[in-house]
Amino acid sequence: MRGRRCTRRFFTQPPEVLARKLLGCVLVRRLETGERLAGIIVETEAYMGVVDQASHTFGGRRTPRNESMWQMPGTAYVYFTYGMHHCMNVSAGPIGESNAVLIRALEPIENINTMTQLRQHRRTGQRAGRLKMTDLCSGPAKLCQALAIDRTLDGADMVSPESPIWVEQRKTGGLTDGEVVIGPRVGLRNAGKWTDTPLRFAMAGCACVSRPKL
DNA sequence: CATCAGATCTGCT
DNA sequence: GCAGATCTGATGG
Repeated sequence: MRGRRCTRRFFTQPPEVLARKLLGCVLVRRLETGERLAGIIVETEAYMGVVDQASHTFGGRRTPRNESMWQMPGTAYVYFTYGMHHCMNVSAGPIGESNAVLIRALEPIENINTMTQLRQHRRTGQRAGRLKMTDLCSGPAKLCQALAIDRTLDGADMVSPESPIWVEQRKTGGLTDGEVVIGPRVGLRNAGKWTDTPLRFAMAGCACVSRPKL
């Protein structure tokens, strides 16, 4: 069942609202072969722009890397980190601010075999053949491997029909409050009061959520 | 299961 | 130089 592509209006919401509403939506990636890769968004984090010490744009920093965060809501912000990994965000509202939502985990639903291959070809050793479904997209860099997301997708306008990556809303609607768990964001240090501010959102009880589990 | 080193890019000091 | 929105395989309990 195919959903409806999320609109500019949808993305033009404050990051903590968008992060919550993205849970249950589907991230879709169209490869050049035409193949669709997709997963249900089960974990997100909100980044609150220039005032947020954990944001790449804290204090108004504007660099070639983080330029996409300043663009229209719905713009993909893909950055490279730790010398190895890509992470994917969506620019959030309001227009003109550098707010964003980090996609942290997916539950794979389409063409899982291809996603497994994309993950495996970077792995070595005995565990390479034992990639479980719950390990495919259970982290921001993992899902970028599985969906072949890299800096070439940075700046993509996900509202555009031309975009090779986008988000769909399912007809079944969003999650109820009881299905959502909230906690502090992952991997932050020295971010002052923002270190513990609860801006991480996840689908309760979902095995595909990254560590530490909420 | 918990902890840790290593991978080695980007932006700031 | 160094820390960082991370992941992996190895090691020890």
